[in-house]
Amino acid sequence: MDQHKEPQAVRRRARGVQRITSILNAAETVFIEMGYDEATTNHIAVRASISPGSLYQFFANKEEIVQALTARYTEEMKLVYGSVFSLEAASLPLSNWINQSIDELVTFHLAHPALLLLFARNAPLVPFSSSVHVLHKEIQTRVEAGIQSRAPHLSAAQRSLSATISVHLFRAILPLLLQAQEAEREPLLQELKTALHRYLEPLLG
Amino acid sequence: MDQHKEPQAVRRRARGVQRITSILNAAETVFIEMGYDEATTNHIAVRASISPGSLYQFFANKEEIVQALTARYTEEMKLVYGSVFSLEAASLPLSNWINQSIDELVTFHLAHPALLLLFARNAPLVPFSSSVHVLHKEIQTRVEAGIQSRAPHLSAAQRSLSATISVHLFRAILPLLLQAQEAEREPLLQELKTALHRYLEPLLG
Amino acid sequence: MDQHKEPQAVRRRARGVQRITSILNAAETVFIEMGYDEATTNHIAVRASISPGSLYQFFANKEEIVQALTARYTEEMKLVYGSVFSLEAASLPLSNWINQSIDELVTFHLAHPALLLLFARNAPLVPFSSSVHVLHKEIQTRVEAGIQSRAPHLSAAQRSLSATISVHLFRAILPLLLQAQEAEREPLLQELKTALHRYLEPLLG
Amino acid sequence: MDQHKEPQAVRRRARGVQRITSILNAAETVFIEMGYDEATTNHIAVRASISPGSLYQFFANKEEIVQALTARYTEEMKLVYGSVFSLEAASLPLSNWINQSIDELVTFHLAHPALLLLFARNAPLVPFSSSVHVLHKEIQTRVEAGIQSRAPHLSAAQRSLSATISVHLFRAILPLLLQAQEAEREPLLQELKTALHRYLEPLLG
DNA sequence: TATGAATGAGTGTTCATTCAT
DNA sequence: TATGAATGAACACTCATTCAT
Repeated sequence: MDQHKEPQAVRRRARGVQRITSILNAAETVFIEMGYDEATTNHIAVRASISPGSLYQFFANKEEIVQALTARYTEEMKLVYGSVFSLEAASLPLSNWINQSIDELVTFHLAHPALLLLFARNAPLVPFSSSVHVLHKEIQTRVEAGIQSRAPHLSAAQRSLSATISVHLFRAILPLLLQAQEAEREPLLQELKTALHRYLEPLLG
Repeated sequence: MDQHKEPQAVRRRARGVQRITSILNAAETVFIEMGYDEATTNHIAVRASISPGSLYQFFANKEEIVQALTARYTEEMKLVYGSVFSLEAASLPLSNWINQSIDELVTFHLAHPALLLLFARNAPLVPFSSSVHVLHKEIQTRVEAGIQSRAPHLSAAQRSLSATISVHLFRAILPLLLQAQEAEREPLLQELKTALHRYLEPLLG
Repeated sequence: MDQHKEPQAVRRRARGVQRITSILNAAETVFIEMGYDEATTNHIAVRASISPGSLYQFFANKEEIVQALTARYTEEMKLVYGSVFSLEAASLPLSNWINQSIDELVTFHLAHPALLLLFARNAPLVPFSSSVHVLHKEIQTRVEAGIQSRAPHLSAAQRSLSATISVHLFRAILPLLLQAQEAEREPLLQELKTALHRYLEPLLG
Repeated sequence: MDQHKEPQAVRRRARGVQRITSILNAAETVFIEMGYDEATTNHIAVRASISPGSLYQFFANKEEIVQALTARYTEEMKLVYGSVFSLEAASLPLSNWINQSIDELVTFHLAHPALLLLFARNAPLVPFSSSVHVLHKEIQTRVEAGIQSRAPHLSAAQRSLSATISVHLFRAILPLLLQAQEAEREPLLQELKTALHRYLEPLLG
């Protein structure tokens, strides 16, 4: 009996993980389709093919869904970081670092358009709400690390400032990139890279 | 009798203007305090010390309040434009143009923090909603004009791109400036100016 | 001084009567245009070119307007009665009595379509609300008189019953007559007269 | 497990049907007690001992409640039609047809007084609003059929006219019947039958 | 007396959340 | 554990009526 219970629990948990995944997928879709405010928890439940009651078995409230979705994005994004930001990133020439980072981040957002929506959902006079903040901080940290490895002499304050400017410039242009027509995207992307390069070159070049 | 009626009407209209002003002020305050979604029309009415019915005598719905508030900001901001952007702006050295423009815009937003909130209230995958869009376009146009007067040889496309990057960089850093402590504000402000300068110098210098 | 006050009071009252008339006209128009429920007191005031406050100087509430309008209809209708129902009516052959009465009532309603609206506005399980009831009773009384003069031997109960049936049949067909196309009106009108004739003939013929 | 799920769903649906029934009953009661306009959806919800939210789970808006109530009346009334109007109706002597039809319809309305209220809820210069119109049309059609079977030679126009007069006469007297004292009801009912008989006899006799 | 801005209780409706089954 | 019917506080907005001017 004992030896049967564990697999059952595992199976249960596995089913739970599946459930959570499908709720998160549903939320993602619904958020994109109707925006955050219009998206009701029932919409999400219907999309996930579960009952509203079940949804609340996994998430205590609507906010927690957002948090979990953001957390998932953060996890997925770490794979992106892994390839460029962290290991090889330090040894890349500045241009390559910028270009590849931007390309990867844009690709990621293109694949996960709801993430932008979550960033926009903030209390407007606070930079970011807690859950999105973590993701933002993560990127900021990576950028700071990339700066430090290229310009170790920079003060922590200057490093932070430079990373802040860089990250926010990216985040400011991102919505334009995502909603731009195919043809308009490339020039804008180039200009973003140029701007970042001009800004960082005097510091890191 | 006749000569009394007109002043009365004037007085009435004056009171109407006052009322509108006080509703707009109330909305501004309430929006800042609780965000756009939480701010109910009744909250605004209470803050303006009027009844909900009175509020609807001046604004047909919640959206119109936002529109009127934005319009008011646009009007007020034109005074700022007047001093720097338009007349003398073309003859100013690049650094001065950037510094003064940024300073004035930041001062304006510091004085009207709700404006930022209105910018944030957009459908997140569309750049700006109609009423705020007008204000944004206005600034973009001024910046493009400033660029053109300094670099007439630039293509329209490049001009537009440069203005877009500049304006969005500013708008991205603005929330940080507004919520920064006194002490942190100045360095960030400087860095923003530096970034804009580095970006625009190769084009306009 | 004393001898001046009276004409002034008269003038005042005259103006008051005019005011009341114009409010009633406005109400009539507005009721027809938008129905009773949609017609707000402010709509009526605007149509009468007065302020809502002034309207309430003459009528304590919306209901009183309806009552006054009905009273006016009652007055006007008495002129119609006067010509046919009362004096000569008794000596008219049954057919003529029916035909002329119906014709006059239909003409009256055609000229005052709002009256129908007022009849319809009743609590549905009570035959008529007070003010309209008076008008209805008036007609019923006339019809009873017409019956009595033609069949004096009938019991009061039978007389009342016959008048009730007659009047209600008329009132039931009336809306159809008013909204019928020109071409459809005549046959329907004929059939109504026929029905009344068949009903009353055995009693009065 | 599978064999248990279905009964559960059935039970659920049964509860839903019960709920709808009880809402409709509540609406019926509230409409009678306070009239259609005064009857708020929350009043109805309270009367049905449910929350306003629950009410809206079954009916999208107030109008739908009315429509459902009318539909219910229409359904129930078809049972009445079944016995007299349709099958045997054609072979019944005129008097019997009239008497039985009237009796059944009056009995029905006596049992469902709110139906009258729904008939009264019309735009006053239009005969009937959509949902009630169906019910009215149904009756009109039956009457026309009854006329045709008795007088096949009549033109369609005359048939329609006769049915219209008959049905409207009934509908005109109905409110009086419903609110009459026990004692007054019978004579009035008799007189209505008499009137219909006198009207139809020359055509169908 | 006339005005019309002001009132505020009340409306139909929504939706995040709960809980009996 | 899953269900989905049920909840009820809250919302944007209306309009008959009042009252300071």
